[in-house]
Amino acid sequence: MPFTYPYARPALTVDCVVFGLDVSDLKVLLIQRDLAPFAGRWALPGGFVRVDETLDEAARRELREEAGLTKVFLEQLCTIGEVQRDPRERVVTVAHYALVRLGDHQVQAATDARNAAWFAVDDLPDLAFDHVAIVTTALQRLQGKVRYQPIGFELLPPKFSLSQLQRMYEIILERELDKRNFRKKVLSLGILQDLDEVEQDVAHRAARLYRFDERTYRQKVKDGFNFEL
Amino acid sequence: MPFTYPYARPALTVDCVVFGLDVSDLKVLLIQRDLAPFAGRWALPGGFVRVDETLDEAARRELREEAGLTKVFLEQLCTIGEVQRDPRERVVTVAHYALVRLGDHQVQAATDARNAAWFAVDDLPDLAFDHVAIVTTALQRLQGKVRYQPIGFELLPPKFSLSQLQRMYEIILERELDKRNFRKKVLSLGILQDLDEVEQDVAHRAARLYRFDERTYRQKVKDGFNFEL
DNA sequence: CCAAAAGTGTTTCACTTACACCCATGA
DNA sequence: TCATGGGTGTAAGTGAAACACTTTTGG
Repeated sequence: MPFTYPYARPALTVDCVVFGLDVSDLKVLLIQRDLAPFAGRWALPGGFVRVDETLDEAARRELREEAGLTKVFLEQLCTIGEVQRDPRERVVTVAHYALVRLGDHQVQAATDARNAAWFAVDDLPDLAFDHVAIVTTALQRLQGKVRYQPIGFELLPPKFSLSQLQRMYEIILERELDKRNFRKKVLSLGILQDLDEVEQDVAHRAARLYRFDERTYRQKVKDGFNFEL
Repeated sequence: MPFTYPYARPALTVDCVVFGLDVSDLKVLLIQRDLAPFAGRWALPGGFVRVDETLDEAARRELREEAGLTKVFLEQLCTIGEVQRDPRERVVTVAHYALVRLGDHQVQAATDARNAAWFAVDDLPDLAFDHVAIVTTALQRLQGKVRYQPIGFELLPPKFSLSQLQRMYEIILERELDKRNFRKKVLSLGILQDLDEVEQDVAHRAARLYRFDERTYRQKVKDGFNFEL
Protein backbone atom coordinates (compact mmCIF):
# COMPACT_ATOMS: atom_id res chain seq x y z
CA MET A 1 0.00 0.00 0.00
CA PRO A 2 1.65 3.24 -1.13
CA PHE A 3 1.81 5.87 1.52
CA THR A 4 0.57 9.31 0.53
CA TYR A 5 0.89 12.36 2.68
CA PRO A 6 -2.08 14.70 2.27
CA TYR A 7 -0.40 17.99 3.16
CA ALA A 8 2.22 20.17 1.52
CA ARG A 9 5.67 19.51 2.94
CA PRO A 10 8.19 21.91 4.35
CA ALA A 11 11.54 21.78 2.59
CA LEU A 12 14.45 20.63 4.70
CA THR A 13 17.96 22.06 4.69
CA VAL A 14 21.11 21.88 6.78
CA ASP A 15 23.27 24.88 7.72
CA CYS A 16 26.68 24.83 9.34
CA VAL A 17 28.44 27.26 11.61
CA VAL A 18 32.09 26.42 11.06
CA PHE A 19 34.37 27.78 13.76
CA GLY A 20 38.09 28.26 13.39
CA LEU A 21 40.63 29.71 15.78
CA ASP A 22 42.86 32.57 14.79
CA VAL A 23 45.73 33.96 16.87
CA SER A 24 43.35 36.33 18.58
CA ASP A 25 39.86 35.58 17.30
CA LEU A 26 37.21 32.99 16.90
CA LYS A 27 36.24 32.95 13.25
CA VAL A 28 33.25 31.72 11.28
CA LEU A 29 33.32 30.50 7.72
CA LEU A 30 30.86 32.24 5.40
CA ILE A 31 29.91 31.77 1.78
CA GLN A 32 28.83 34.57 -0.46
CA ARG A 33 25.52 33.76 -2.11
CA ASP A 34 25.31 34.03 -5.88
CA LEU A 35 21.58 33.48 -6.21
CA ALA A 36 18.45 35.22 -4.94
CA PRO A 37 17.23 35.60 -2.34
CA PHE A 38 20.00 37.53 -0.60
CA ALA A 39 22.26 37.39 -3.69
CA GLY A 40 25.66 38.82 -2.78
CA ARG A 41 25.01 38.49 0.96
CA TRP A 42 27.17 36.31 3.14
CA ALA A 43 25.55 33.18 4.52
CA LEU A 44 26.31 29.97 6.34
CA PRO A 45 27.31 27.03 4.18
CA GLY A 46 24.34 24.73 3.77
CA GLY A 47 21.74 23.35 1.42
CA PHE A 48 18.89 20.95 0.88
CA VAL A 49 18.81 17.51 2.42
CA ARG A 50 18.44 14.74 -0.13
CA VAL A 51 16.14 11.81 0.47
CA ASP A 52 18.94 9.28 0.51
CA GLU A 53 21.33 10.92 2.96
CA THR A 54 21.25 11.49 6.70
CA LEU A 55 21.42 14.98 8.18
CA ASP A 56 25.04 14.47 9.11
CA GLU A 57 25.84 13.34 5.60
CA ALA A 58 24.03 16.31 4.11
CA ALA A 59 25.96 18.74 6.30
CA ARG A 60 29.28 17.12 5.42
CA ARG A 61 28.43 17.10 1.73
CA GLU A 62 27.65 20.80 1.81
CA LEU A 63 30.87 21.55 3.65
CA ARG A 64 32.79 19.62 1.06
CA GLU A 65 31.01 21.16 -1.93
CA GLU A 66 30.94 24.72 -0.71
CA ALA A 67 34.15 25.00 1.26
CA GLY A 68 36.31 21.99 0.47
CA LEU A 69 36.15 20.85 4.08
CA THR A 70 36.34 17.17 5.00
CA LYS A 71 36.68 15.20 8.21
CA VAL A 72 35.73 18.01 10.54
CA PHE A 73 34.21 17.78 13.99
CA LEU A 74 30.48 18.23 13.39
CA GLU A 75 27.51 18.23 15.72
CA GLN A 76 23.87 19.02 15.43
CA LEU A 77 22.87 22.30 17.01
CA CYS A 78 19.11 22.81 16.69
CA THR A 79 16.35 22.84 14.15
CA ILE A 80 14.67 26.05 13.14
CA GLY A 81 11.15 26.02 11.81
CA GLU A 82 9.91 29.60 11.81
CA VAL A 83 7.34 29.74 9.05
CA GLN A 84 8.63 32.83 7.25
CA ARG A 85 12.36 32.41 7.69
CA ASP A 86 12.89 31.85 3.97
CA PRO A 87 11.04 34.24 1.65
CA ARG A 88 10.68 31.65 -1.11
CA GLU A 89 8.77 29.00 0.71
CA ARG A 90 8.62 27.08 3.93
CA VAL A 91 12.11 25.84 4.76
CA VAL A 92 13.02 24.09 7.98
CA THR A 93 16.74 23.94 8.63
CA VAL A 94 18.78 21.67 10.84
CA ALA A 95 21.62 23.83 12.08
CA HIS A 96 24.99 22.28 12.87
CA TYR A 97 28.28 23.56 14.14
CA ALA A 98 31.72 22.40 13.14
CA LEU A 99 35.20 22.92 14.54
CA VAL A 100 38.24 22.98 12.28
CA ARG A 101 41.94 23.74 12.55
CA LEU A 102 42.24 27.03 10.72
CA GLY A 103 45.71 26.37 9.43
CA ASP A 104 44.61 23.22 7.62
CA HIS A 105 41.70 24.79 5.83
CA GLN A 106 42.25 28.48 5.18
CA VAL A 107 43.31 27.98 1.58
CA GLN A 108 40.76 25.52 0.31
CA ALA A 109 37.89 27.58 1.59
CA ALA A 110 39.07 30.64 -0.27
CA THR A 111 39.77 28.88 -3.57
CA ASP A 112 36.36 27.33 -4.05
CA ALA A 113 34.27 28.42 -7.01
CA ARG A 114 32.09 30.51 -4.74
CA ASN A 115 33.49 33.19 -2.55
CA ALA A 116 34.24 31.88 0.90
CA ALA A 117 35.96 33.65 3.76
CA TRP A 118 36.57 33.63 7.49
CA PHE A 119 35.08 36.41 9.62
CA ALA A 120 35.67 37.19 13.26
CA VAL A 121 32.60 36.05 15.13
CA ASP A 122 32.23 39.40 16.83
CA ASP A 123 32.50 41.32 13.58
CA LEU A 124 30.26 39.58 11.10
CA PRO A 125 28.82 41.20 7.99
CA ASP A 126 25.07 41.28 7.39
CA LEU A 127 23.97 37.70 6.95
CA ALA A 128 21.23 36.15 4.85
CA PHE A 129 18.06 34.66 6.35
CA ASP A 130 18.18 34.16 10.14
CA HIS A 131 21.81 33.14 10.03
CA VAL A 132 22.90 35.67 12.66
CA ALA A 133 20.63 33.96 15.17
CA ILE A 134 22.08 30.58 14.23
CA VAL A 135 25.62 31.84 14.75
CA THR A 136 24.63 33.27 18.12
CA THR A 137 23.13 29.97 19.20
CA ALA A 138 26.18 28.09 17.97
CA LEU A 139 28.52 30.38 19.88
CA GLN A 140 26.53 29.90 23.07
CA ARG A 141 26.63 26.15 22.58
CA LEU A 142 30.37 26.22 21.99
CA GLN A 143 30.95 28.38 25.06
CA GLY A 144 28.89 26.03 27.16
CA LYS A 145 30.15 22.75 25.80
CA VAL A 146 33.83 23.56 25.69
CA ARG A 147 33.82 23.60 29.48
CA TYR A 148 32.58 20.07 29.99
CA GLN A 149 33.65 18.29 26.82
CA PRO A 150 37.14 18.21 25.35
CA ILE A 151 36.03 19.55 21.99
CA GLY A 152 38.29 22.60 22.01
CA PHE A 153 41.19 20.46 20.86
CA GLU A 154 39.48 20.26 17.47
CA LEU A 155 40.42 23.90 16.98
CA LEU A 156 44.11 23.42 17.77
CA PRO A 157 46.90 21.68 15.90
CA PRO A 158 47.64 18.14 17.11
CA LYS A 159 50.65 19.38 19.05
CA PHE A 160 50.12 22.48 21.12
CA SER A 161 51.54 24.33 24.08
CA LEU A 162 49.67 25.01 27.29
CA SER A 163 49.68 28.68 26.39
CA GLN A 164 47.96 27.95 23.12
CA LEU A 165 45.43 25.85 24.95
CA GLN A 166 44.79 28.58 27.47
CA ARG A 167 44.49 31.21 24.74
CA MET A 168 41.91 29.01 23.01
CA TYR A 169 39.75 28.90 26.12
CA GLU A 170 40.18 32.61 26.73
CA ILE A 171 39.10 33.46 23.22
CA ILE A 172 36.07 31.19 23.29
CA LEU A 173 34.95 32.07 26.81
CA GLU A 174 35.79 35.74 26.35
CA ARG A 175 37.56 36.10 29.68
CA GLU A 176 41.05 35.82 31.02
CA LEU A 177 42.22 32.78 32.93
CA ASP A 178 44.95 32.56 35.53
CA LYS A 179 48.00 30.93 34.03
CA ARG A 180 49.11 28.91 37.05
CA ASN A 181 45.66 27.73 37.97
CA PHE A 182 44.89 26.83 34.39
CA ARG A 183 48.02 24.73 34.00
CA LYS A 184 47.52 23.02 37.32
CA LYS A 185 43.92 22.18 36.49
CA VAL A 186 44.42 21.00 32.96
CA LEU A 187 47.46 18.87 33.77
CA SER A 188 45.67 17.33 36.75
CA LEU A 189 43.01 15.98 34.40
CA GLY A 190 45.63 13.60 33.09
CA ILE A 191 44.42 13.68 29.51
CA LEU A 192 47.35 15.55 28.00
CA GLN A 193 50.33 13.65 26.78
CA ASP A 194 53.62 15.44 27.31
CA LEU A 195 55.46 15.00 24.02
CA ASP A 196 58.92 15.93 25.33
CA GLU A 197 59.22 18.31 22.45
CA VAL A 198 59.25 22.07 22.24
CA GLU A 199 58.06 24.73 19.83
CA GLN A 200 60.42 25.62 17.01
CA ASP A 201 61.46 28.99 15.69
CA VAL A 202 60.17 31.23 18.42
CA ALA A 203 62.07 34.29 19.56
CA HIS A 204 61.96 33.34 23.23
CA ARG A 205 61.99 30.30 25.45
CA ALA A 206 60.29 27.49 23.56
CA ALA A 207 57.18 25.96 25.11
CA ARG A 208 56.69 22.30 25.79
CA LEU A 209 54.26 20.60 23.42
CA TYR A 210 51.37 18.38 24.42
CA ARG A 211 48.83 16.25 22.68
CA PHE A 212 45.26 15.45 23.70
CA ASP A 213 45.32 11.79 24.69
CA GLU A 214 41.94 10.65 23.45
CA ARG A 215 42.57 7.02 24.37
CA THR A 216 43.17 7.86 28.00
CA TYR A 217 40.28 10.31 28.00
CA ARG A 218 37.83 7.67 26.80
CA GLN A 219 39.09 5.21 29.36
CA LYS A 220 38.71 7.73 32.15
CA VAL A 221 35.20 8.64 31.04
CA LYS A 222 34.29 4.96 31.20
CA ASP A 223 35.57 4.93 34.78
CA GLY A 224 33.35 7.84 35.75
CA PHE A 225 35.72 10.70 35.01
CA ASN A 226 34.19 14.08 34.27
CA PHE A 227 36.01 16.59 32.11
CA GLU A 228 35.45 20.08 33.42
CA LEU A 229 37.40 23.24 33.16
CA MET B 1 10.15 33.58 -10.23
CA PRO B 2 8.64 30.49 -8.66
CA PHE B 3 11.09 28.43 -6.72
CA THR B 4 11.21 24.77 -7.59
CA TYR B 5 13.26 22.24 -5.75
CA PRO B 6 14.62 19.57 -8.04
CA TYR B 7 14.94 16.71 -5.55
CA ALA B 8 12.47 14.58 -3.67
CA ARG B 9 11.86 15.86 -0.16
CA PRO B 10 12.06 14.07 3.12
CA ALA B 11 8.84 14.22 5.11
CA LEU B 12 9.04 16.08 8.42
CA THR B 13 7.42 15.06 11.68
CA VAL B 14 7.59 15.99 15.35
CA ASP B 15 7.62 13.50 18.22
CA CYS B 16 7.29 14.22 21.92
CA VAL B 17 8.62 12.47 24.99
CA VAL B 18 6.20 13.61 27.68
CA PHE B 19 7.52 13.06 31.20
CA GLY B 20 5.36 12.93 34.29
CA LEU B 21 6.28 12.26 37.89
CA ASP B 22 4.63 9.54 39.89
CA VAL B 23 5.15 8.89 43.61
CA SER B 24 8.08 6.66 42.85
CA ASP B 25 8.64 6.76 39.11
CA LEU B 26 9.35 8.89 36.15
CA LYS B 27 6.70 8.12 33.55
CA VAL B 28 6.40 8.60 29.82
CA LEU B 29 3.17 9.10 27.91
CA LEU B 30 2.65 6.69 25.04
CA ILE B 31 -0.03 6.35 22.39
CA GLN B 32 -1.11 3.06 20.92
CA ARG B 33 -0.93 3.17 17.14
CA ASP B 34 -4.02 2.14 15.20
CA LEU B 35 -2.47 2.20 11.73
CA ALA B 36 0.38 0.44 10.01
CA PRO B 37 3.28 0.44 10.29
CA PHE B 38 3.57 -0.82 13.84
CA ALA B 39 -0.23 -1.02 14.29
CA GLY B 40 -1.00 -1.86 17.91
CA ARG B 41 2.48 -0.89 19.08
CA TRP B 42 3.04 1.88 21.56
CA ALA B 43 4.67 5.03 20.23
CA LEU B 44 5.48 8.59 21.14
CA PRO B 45 2.80 11.15 20.40
CA GLY B 46 3.68 13.00 17.22
CA GLY B 47 2.85 13.59 13.59
CA PHE B 48 3.56 15.51 10.45
CA VAL B 49 4.54 19.16 10.46
CA ARG B 50 2.24 21.34 8.39
CA VAL B 51 3.61 24.04 6.15
CA ASP B 52 1.94 26.83 8.08
CA GLU B 53 3.02 25.97 11.60
CA THR B 54 6.31 26.13 13.44
CA LEU B 55 7.86 23.02 14.96
CA ASP B 56 6.77 24.09 18.41
CA GLU B 57 3.23 24.60 17.18
CA ALA B 58 3.21 21.23 15.49
CA ALA B 59 4.39 19.49 18.66
CA ARG B 60 1.77 21.28 20.78
CA ARG B 61 -0.96 20.48 18.27
CA GLU B 62 -0.09 16.81 18.35
CA LEU B 63 -0.05 16.79 22.13
CA ARG B 64 -3.47 18.39 22.16
CA GLU B 65 -4.95 16.13 19.50
CA GLU B 66 -3.48 12.87 20.71
CA ALA B 67 -3.40 13.35 24.46
CA GLY B 68 -5.48 16.36 25.34
CA LEU B 69 -2.43 18.14 26.73
CA THR B 70 -2.17 21.91 26.63
CA LYS B 71 0.20 24.51 28.09
CA VAL B 72 2.96 22.11 28.93
CA PHE B 73 6.66 22.83 29.23
CA LEU B 74 8.09 21.85 25.84
CA GLU B 75 11.59 21.98 24.41
CA GLN B 76 13.27 20.74 21.31
CA LEU B 77 15.50 17.74 21.85
CA CYS B 78 17.19 16.77 18.59
CA THR B 79 16.43 15.93 15.02
CA ILE B 80 16.77 12.43 13.69
CA GLY B 81 17.40 11.81 10.04
CA GLU B 82 18.41 8.19 9.65
CA VAL B 83 17.37 7.22 6.15
CA GLN B 84 15.54 4.01 6.98
CA ARG B 85 13.97 4.93 10.30
CA ASP B 86 10.45 4.83 8.87
CA PRO B 87 9.66 1.84 6.63
CA ARG B 88 7.18 3.80 4.52
CA GLU B 89 9.41 6.53 3.23
CA ARG B 90 12.06 8.99 4.28
CA VAL B 91 10.86 10.75 7.42
CA VAL B 92 12.95 13.17 9.43
CA THR B 93 11.62 13.84 12.88
CA VAL B 94 12.22 16.71 15.26
CA ALA B 95 12.07 15.16 18.71
CA HIS B 96 10.86 17.20 21.67
CA TYR B 97 10.45 16.55 25.34
CA ALA B 98 7.71 17.88 27.59
CA LEU B 99 7.22 18.03 31.35
CA VAL B 100 3.74 17.87 32.88
CA ARG B 101 2.21 17.59 36.31
CA LEU B 102 0.86 14.06 36.31
CA GLY B 103 -2.11 14.84 38.55
CA ASP B 104 -3.42 17.45 36.13
CA HIS B 105 -3.30 15.29 33.09
CA GLN B 106 -3.73 11.66 33.94
CA VAL B 107 -7.39 11.56 33.02
CA GLN B 108 -7.46 13.43 29.72
CA ALA B 109 -4.67 11.35 28.28
CA ALA B 110 -6.54 8.15 28.97
CA THR B 111 -9.91 9.33 27.65
CA ASP B 112 -8.75 10.33 24.19
CA ALA B 113 -10.12 8.41 21.22
CA ARG B 114 -6.84 6.57 20.86
CA ASN B 115 -5.40 4.54 23.65
CA ALA B 116 -2.97 6.55 25.70
CA ALA B 117 -1.19 5.58 28.89
CA TRP B 118 1.68 6.39 31.19
CA PHE B 119 4.57 3.92 31.47
CA ALA B 120 7.48 3.93 33.88
CA VAL B 121 10.50 5.06 31.92
CA ASP B 122 12.51 2.06 33.08
CA ASP B 123 9.80 -0.39 32.13
CA LEU B 124 8.63 0.55 28.67
CA PRO B 125 6.87 -1.79 26.26
CA ASP B 126 8.25 -2.38 22.78
CA LEU B 127 8.05 0.90 20.93
CA ALA B 128 7.47 1.71 17.28
CA PHE B 129 10.18 3.10 15.00
CA ASP B 130 13.30 4.32 16.81
CA HIS B 131 11.27 5.69 19.68
CA VAL B 132 13.25 3.86 22.37
CA ALA B 133 16.34 5.75 21.30
CA ILE B 134 14.44 9.03 21.44
CA VAL B 135 13.24 8.30 24.97
CA THR B 136 16.78 7.45 26.01
CA THR B 137 18.09 10.70 24.61
CA ALA B 138 15.28 12.64 26.27
CA LEU B 139 15.99 11.04 29.62
CA GLN B 140 19.67 11.90 29.35
CA ARG B 141 18.79 15.47 28.48
CA LEU B 142 16.41 15.71 31.40
CA GLN B 143 18.98 14.27 33.79
CA GLY B 144 21.54 16.75 32.59
CA LYS B 145 19.38 19.82 32.38
CA VAL B 146 17.52 19.42 35.65
CA ARG B 147 20.78 20.11 37.45
CA TYR B 148 21.44 23.53 35.96
CA GLN B 149 18.00 24.78 35.01
CA PRO B 150 14.95 24.95 37.27
CA ILE B 151 12.80 22.86 34.96
CA GLY B 152 12.00 20.14 37.49
CA PHE B 153 9.31 22.33 39.02
CA GLU B 154 7.25 21.66 35.90
CA LEU B 155 6.76 18.13 37.17
CA LEU B 156 5.53 19.17 40.62
CA PRO B 157 2.33 20.80 41.78
CA PRO B 158 2.58 24.57 42.30
CA LYS B 159 2.86 24.08 46.05
CA PHE B 160 5.28 21.42 47.19
CA SER B 161 7.31 20.35 50.19
CA LEU B 162 11.08 20.10 50.25
CA SER B 163 10.71 16.34 50.55
CA GLN B 164 8.68 16.25 47.36
CA LEU B 165 11.30 18.36 45.65
CA GLN B 166 14.08 16.11 46.85
CA ARG B 167 12.20 13.00 45.80
CA MET B 168 11.76 14.49 42.34
CA TYR B 169 15.50 14.96 41.94
CA GLU B 170 16.22 11.53 43.33
CA ILE B 171 13.85 9.89 40.88
CA ILE B 172 15.19 11.78 37.89
CA LEU B 173 18.87 11.46 38.77
CA GLU B 174 18.46 7.88 39.98
CA ARG B 175 20.48 8.37 43.15
CA GLU B 176 19.83 9.33 46.74
CA LEU B 177 20.53 12.79 48.05
CA ASP B 178 21.39 13.81 51.58
CA LYS B 179 18.39 15.48 53.18
CA ARG B 180 20.18 18.15 55.17
CA ASN B 181 22.58 19.09 52.41
CA PHE B 182 19.77 19.18 49.89
CA ARG B 183 17.63 21.51 51.98
CA LYS B 184 20.56 23.76 52.81
CA LYS B 185 21.54 24.02 49.16
CA VAL B 186 18.12 24.53 47.68
CA LEU B 187 17.04 27.10 50.25
CA SER B 188 20.30 28.98 49.86
CA LEU B 189 19.48 29.54 46.20
CA GLY B 190 16.77 31.91 47.34
CA ILE B 191 14.32 31.00 44.62
CA LEU B 192 11.78 29.19 46.76
CA GLN B 193 9.01 31.15 48.37
CA ASP B 194 8.02 29.86 51.80
CA LEU B 195 4.22 29.84 51.72
CA ASP B 196 3.74 29.58 55.50
CA GLU B 197 1.37 26.72 54.85
CA VAL B 198 1.61 23.03 55.50
CA GLU B 199 0.43 19.84 53.83
CA GLN B 200 -3.05 18.69 54.70
CA ASP B 201 -4.35 15.26 55.64
CA VAL B 202 -1.09 13.49 56.25
CA ALA B 203 -0.71 10.88 58.97
CA HIS B 204 2.41 12.47 60.41
CA ARG B 205 3.96 15.87 60.94
CA ALA B 206 2.87 18.09 58.06
CA ALA B 207 5.59 19.56 55.86
CA ARG B 208 5.96 23.21 55.04
CA LEU B 209 4.96 24.15 51.50
CA TYR B 210 7.01 26.19 49.06
CA ARG B 211 6.55 27.65 45.63
CA PHE B 212 9.12 28.21 42.89
CA ASP B 213 9.53 31.97 42.70
CA GLU B 214 10.05 32.47 39.00
CA ARG B 215 10.11 36.27 39.25
CA THR B 216 13.00 36.21 41.69
CA TYR B 217 14.72 33.51 39.69
CA ARG B 218 14.64 35.57 36.50
CA GLN B 219 15.92 38.61 38.32
CA LYS B 220 18.78 36.65 39.82
CA VAL B 221 19.70 35.17 36.47
CA LYS B 222 19.88 38.67 35.04
CA ASP B 223 22.29 39.54 37.85
CA GLY B 224 24.58 36.66 36.97
CA PHE B 225 23.08 33.99 39.22
CA ASN B 226 23.62 30.38 38.23
CA PHE B 227 21.14 27.71 39.24
CA GLU B 228 22.94 24.50 40.05
CA LEU B 229 22.08 21.58 42.15
C1' DC C 1 2.48 5.80 72.88
C1' DC C 2 3.79 4.49 68.47
C1' DA C 3 4.75 5.11 63.58
C1' DA C 4 6.13 8.12 60.09
C1' DA C 5 8.08 11.76 58.13
C1' DA C 6 9.77 16.76 59.17
C1' DG C 7 13.24 19.43 60.51
C1' DT C 8 17.89 20.94 62.05
C1' DG C 9 24.26 22.12 62.60
C1' DT C 10 28.82 21.07 62.67
C1' DT C 11 33.10 19.22 61.11
C1' DT C 12 36.10 17.68 57.50
C1' DC C 13 38.02 17.75 53.18
C1' DA C 14 38.69 19.11 48.45
C1' DC C 15 38.82 22.45 45.27
C1' DT C 16 39.08 27.19 43.69
C1' DT C 17 41.19 31.49 43.77
C1' DA C 18 44.60 34.99 44.19
C1' DC C 19 49.06 36.17 43.58
C1' DA C 20 54.90 37.31 41.83
C1' DC C 21 59.14 35.90 40.48
C1' DC C 22 62.90 33.42 38.00
C1' DC C 23 64.12 30.91 33.61
C1' DA C 24 65.37 29.99 28.86
C1' DT C 25 65.98 31.57 24.36
C1' DG C 26 66.87 34.33 20.20
C1' DA C 27 67.80 38.76 18.52
C1' DT D 1 71.88 42.21 27.73
C1' DC D 2 67.37 42.76 26.67
C1' DA D 3 62.77 41.48 25.34
C1' DT D 4 59.51 37.90 25.31
C1' DG D 5 56.91 34.52 26.80
C1' DG D 6 57.60 29.85 29.68
C1' DG D 7 57.32 27.91 33.81
C1' DT D 8 56.51 27.27 38.90
C1' DG D 9 54.08 26.96 44.64
C1' DT D 10 51.59 28.46 48.61
C1' DA D 11 48.06 30.29 51.52
C1' DA D 12 43.27 31.62 52.23
C1' DG D 13 38.68 30.99 51.39
C1' DT D 14 34.62 28.67 49.74
C1' DG D 15 31.62 25.02 48.93
C1' DA D 16 30.59 19.88 49.15
C1' DA D 17 29.97 15.85 51.80
C1' DA D 18 29.29 13.09 55.74
C1' DC D 19 26.63 12.32 59.56
C1' DA D 20 22.18 11.39 63.97
C1' DC D 21 18.95 13.01 66.78
C1' DT D 22 14.69 15.65 68.19
C1' DT D 23 10.04 17.29 66.85
C1' DT D 24 5.42 17.08 65.29
C1' DT D 25 1.27 14.89 64.11
C1' DG D 26 -2.39 11.46 63.43
C1' DG D 27 -3.87 6.98 64.41
